[in-house]
Amino acid sequence: MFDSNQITEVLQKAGYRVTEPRLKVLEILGESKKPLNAYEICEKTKSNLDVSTVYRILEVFKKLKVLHFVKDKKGYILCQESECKNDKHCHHQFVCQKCEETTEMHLDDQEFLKSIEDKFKDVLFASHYFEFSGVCGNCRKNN
Amino acid sequence: MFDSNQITEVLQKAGYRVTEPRLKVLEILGESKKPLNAYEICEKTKSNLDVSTVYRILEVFKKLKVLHFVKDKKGYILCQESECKNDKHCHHQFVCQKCEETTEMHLDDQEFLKSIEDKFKDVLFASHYFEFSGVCGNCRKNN
DNA sequence: TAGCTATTGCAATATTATTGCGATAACTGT
DNA sequence: ACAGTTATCGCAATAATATTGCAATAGCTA
Repeated sequence: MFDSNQITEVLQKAGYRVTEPRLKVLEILGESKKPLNAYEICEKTKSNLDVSTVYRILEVFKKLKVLHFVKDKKGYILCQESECKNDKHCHHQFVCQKCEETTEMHLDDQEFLKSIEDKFKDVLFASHYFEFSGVCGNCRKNN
Repeated sequence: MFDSNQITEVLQKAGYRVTEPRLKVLEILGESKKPLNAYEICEKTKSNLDVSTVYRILEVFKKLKVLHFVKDKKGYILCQESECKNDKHCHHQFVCQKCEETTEMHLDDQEFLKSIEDKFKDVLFASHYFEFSGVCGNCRKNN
């Protein structure tokens, strides 16, 4: 997960400016366990930021791999590793259909990842992305 | 895949009417290898159908499990089995990021499915849905 | 601290999705 | 085959989501 120091470094390294709005968006995303879309982020700033600004910031963050877009929820969530530089790992998400909490699947579990890759080696290319939908442990308990 | 006879049966069984617009939408989806959204379907009817109508038809088809919504493409694709009645199988999609062709993964391969389920037994519940992104065999060849 | 320019806010607009309601067409029973 | 019933459709209005151009502003550089 990125804090403001880390994001500062990432932005500067890539030639982007460190701005209030960008830090604000980061902060908001950092506080959320579920994916947020641009309008939800806006609301949380009490409309201090314009939607267009938020969209543009999200675009930059996506490029810098600070966050991921979760298709299932049409929202953005911070990358849960602060050094997510390659396409192969750390993209995969598990999305709970009840509470919407979204967790990154850390495929340090190489063995499992490899078994998926083997399975689909006909169709999978270098880059691929898995999104798993289900119900998380917490929600199962409180059922 | 559903043809017009099958859809007729499905609709009638569920108490829905068999209408021109519904058959038309089915036909269009049947001709497409990639997911289509409501507006794309409209265009293909040369605007014979209103968007709202298409949305409502898609809603019905979804309920009847005639098609699936592919989040990755924000579009609908026909279920590739004509008897898709349970949640457990036949929902999983492989989406090619180049040509957008989307194939259902028939998890008759119980063993593999089971290995995924085992892996995620803490988080997965009865129902779950996998969407795999990658590049399909054809696109790999022509690269 | 001044100057350069990336970034923001605003306004306009595009795209995607939903809803209410009167008109129409699909089924039902005769 | 036909009339009555009502699900479905088309249209219009509107909501929700996303994008763009441009002038004003704020972040960095020297």
